[in-house]
Amino acid sequence: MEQRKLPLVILTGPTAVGKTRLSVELAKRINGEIISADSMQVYRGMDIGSAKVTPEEMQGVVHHLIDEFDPKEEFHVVRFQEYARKYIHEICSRGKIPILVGGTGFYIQAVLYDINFTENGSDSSYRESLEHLAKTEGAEVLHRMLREVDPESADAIHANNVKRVIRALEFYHETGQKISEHNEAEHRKESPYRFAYFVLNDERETIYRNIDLRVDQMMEQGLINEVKALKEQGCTRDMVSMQGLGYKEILDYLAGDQTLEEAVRILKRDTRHFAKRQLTWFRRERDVIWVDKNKYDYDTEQILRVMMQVLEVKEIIQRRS
RNA sequence: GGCGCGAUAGCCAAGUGGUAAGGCACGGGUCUGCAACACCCUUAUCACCGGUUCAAAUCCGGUUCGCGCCU
Repeated sequence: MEQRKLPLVILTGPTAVGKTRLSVELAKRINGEIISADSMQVYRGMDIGSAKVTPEEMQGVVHHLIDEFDPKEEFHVVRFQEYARKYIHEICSRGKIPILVGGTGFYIQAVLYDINFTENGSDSSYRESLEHLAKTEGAEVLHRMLREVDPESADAIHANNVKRVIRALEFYHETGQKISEHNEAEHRKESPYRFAYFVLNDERETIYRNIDLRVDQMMEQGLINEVKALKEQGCTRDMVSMQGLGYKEILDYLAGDQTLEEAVRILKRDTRHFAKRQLTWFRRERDVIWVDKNKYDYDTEQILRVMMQVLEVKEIIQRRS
């Protein structure tokens, strides 16, 4: 029974730790294909700002969920889950190993534990009315509404977090069930995969330094022109894709709301904040295997060797004779 | 050497007698259809010494440091 589970390798970590390079090396060794778990690299035309893998960097390793959507489309967890699931099956049926690589922890969680996001109709009207209410009556009103139907969620979600309060209300409205109960049940699920969840990490200072460097490189590579092109295509700030780091800041600059210097400063700062939040997320995920680069002397060979050992023990790959 | 101004958390900064606003950074956390999103928590006794007062970051004197001006 246990052996019937499909294998799945996950490689994640904070932004700018070096996931991409390592993932390609790993894929080559275990005959894997990569599924990107990155909420921004899915979009076409967003290459520099999302630090997307280049074709050269791929070194022939097959990548999925890169450049598959238009920036004007709305991509989100549910779609990600759907596609990732499909690719995992395809890859396994080819006798290869799927490797989920990327920094979007929420996406990884959705796939790894096969979380059930109960389908909703297309009635955005309820959500819209709540959004309107929040604007006119204030966030507390919504929170009180939530307290009435789902006090546990009201306790867990801060009133100021309007987005989440609305989702909880919407969930109750659509299913008649409390999202807090639903979440609790989903949380207990066991993964349908035989997996190894690696989190690549490094010293905080080093990560931050790399972020600053990378942003400078992005600017040199022409991030401004990339964003300009997207803007000319009709991309606007309210689109999900344009909320990505590097896009929103440059868009503000192009709109004249900010000097370039300030935009870059904020971009660096917010990217550091993001890395920190990612680490907080991975810290509380269960079953993660931390791979601290500094503890392996930054030696890729050594890191790969350790990862391979884990994969063998977990019987995700065959033991080499 | 003299005169004036200033000295508040890592940074910026409010507060001029009643027991230290706020912002940023750092750190920690939440997250189950927008997640590179959204949101929450967290930091000082006010340069130093002495005095006045029931009470001082706030008033007085001195010291140190910084800035400006003068000789």
